[in-house]
Amino acid sequence: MLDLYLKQTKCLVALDSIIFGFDGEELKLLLVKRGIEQEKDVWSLMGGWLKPDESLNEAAERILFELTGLNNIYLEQLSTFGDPKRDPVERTVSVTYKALINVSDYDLNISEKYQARWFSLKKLPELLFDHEQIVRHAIDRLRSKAAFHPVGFELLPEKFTIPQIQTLYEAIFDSKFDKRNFSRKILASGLLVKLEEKQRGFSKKGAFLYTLDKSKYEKNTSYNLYFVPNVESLI
Amino acid sequence: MLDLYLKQTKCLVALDSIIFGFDGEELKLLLVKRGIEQEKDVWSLMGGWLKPDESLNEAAERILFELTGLNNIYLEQLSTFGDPKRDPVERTVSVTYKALINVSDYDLNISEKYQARWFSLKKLPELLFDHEQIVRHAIDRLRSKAAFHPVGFELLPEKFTIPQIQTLYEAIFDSKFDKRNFSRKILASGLLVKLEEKQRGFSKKGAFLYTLDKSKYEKNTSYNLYFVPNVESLI
DNA sequence: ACAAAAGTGTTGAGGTTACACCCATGA
DNA sequence: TCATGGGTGTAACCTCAACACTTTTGT
Repeated sequence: MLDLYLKQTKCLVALDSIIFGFDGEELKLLLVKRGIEQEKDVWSLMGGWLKPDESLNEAAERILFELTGLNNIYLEQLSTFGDPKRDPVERTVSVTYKALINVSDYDLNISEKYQARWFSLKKLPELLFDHEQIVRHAIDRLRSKAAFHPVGFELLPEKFTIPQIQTLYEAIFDSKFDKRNFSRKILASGLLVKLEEKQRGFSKKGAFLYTLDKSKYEKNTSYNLYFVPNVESLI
Repeated sequence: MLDLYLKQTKCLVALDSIIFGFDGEELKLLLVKRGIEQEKDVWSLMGGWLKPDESLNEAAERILFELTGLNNIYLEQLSTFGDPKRDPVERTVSVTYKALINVSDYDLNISEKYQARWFSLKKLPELLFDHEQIVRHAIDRLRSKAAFHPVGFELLPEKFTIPQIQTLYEAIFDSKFDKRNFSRKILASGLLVKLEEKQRGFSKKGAFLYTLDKSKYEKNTSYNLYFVPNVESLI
């Protein structure tokens, strides 16, 4: 019976994270140059190998930490890719994760150290292996999630304005929304707490700052209130 | 550089399928007894090992075929589980798939041969490893998909009645829907083609049969028309 | 004739869209 | 004072939810 186990082929298991960031205008992707692709102008997702005593989530977190120094990041498992030819060196199976981070949280020095760079989603460089396919898949997942769930607060600073959220959603869906309808919808979720302060320096009037009501956000109750008009045409 | 690959730990990669079936009344799960669990009263998902030259999807299809004789089954990748202690024999990573089949398509003789059995979702036996968790996860995914997409026609016969679809949806969500609203919604999708025939033998009046308009189904355009009232309370 | 399931329409409420003007401020 | 972005209200429309009676036919 144990033979059944012994005879089977084993694979390397990689964890690759698609790291989305938002700089206030555009959606970005954090890419690195490592090992194999060092020479060529090929970038890859943040990735590494599973170690013997880690769960998949733990490994994804560890790798993210090793490559960026960031901790406590929103990570969500996406699909697993395992085409036998996807990695020409050796058979690997890659479990992918989607991470959302606020660009300003990410220290650029560390980024230098690791040869990491933010790329606009609209101007991605050539990517390693099947990473382009993985990225497309992650964008799809981000969109369908954002359409039905309040998501993406991880991409914003602690305090943010409604125009900022709207810009983020517009970046995610690559389209424009009516600001009156958008703010009504996002406020109706009851997840935002209005602060006294205004954002200064960006616009002349200044926009009110909000924070997320984390306890409500974690309850995660809202479902069919979606945040985007004409969902079906966008997804 | 290649050392980077050689030093890494390798894992067994399993493909496990959660096979949902519908018998006209209840949602069922197809489980087997194999290898390790032969003796005990422990059942497991349909599963097997990845072979060197297969993609994950190919392997999941092959395994399903080997264990059931069924071909051309709807399969969709779900999450990957890789807790280091999930399989006590050896470290394995399990990529899970959701399959939907029509119970009557499944030959019971083969089922005898493989020690496979349909179990009502409400009366599942003890399951191997973390398979219970995997099943719970699959049910969640089936529900959130069914709430927003017309799904589950794979679980019905070629020709089906509207009351049958409704019963299926009621089984998926374990609740009751208003038949007027339900039939209006499902017909509004434009995916159903009404036939001349009626179903006979089940009810006295007989219900009209429908088939799926496959070309429209594959275009898969509908999105925010969801098929279930009060989605948020159900998911 | 009756039991059992199929089929069908309306109304009120609530949500979504489309749309345009005034406000606050820094330069 | 003017340019820039922030903030707000309303009306028409549409969709959803709730609700009950008639039809068909096998027994």
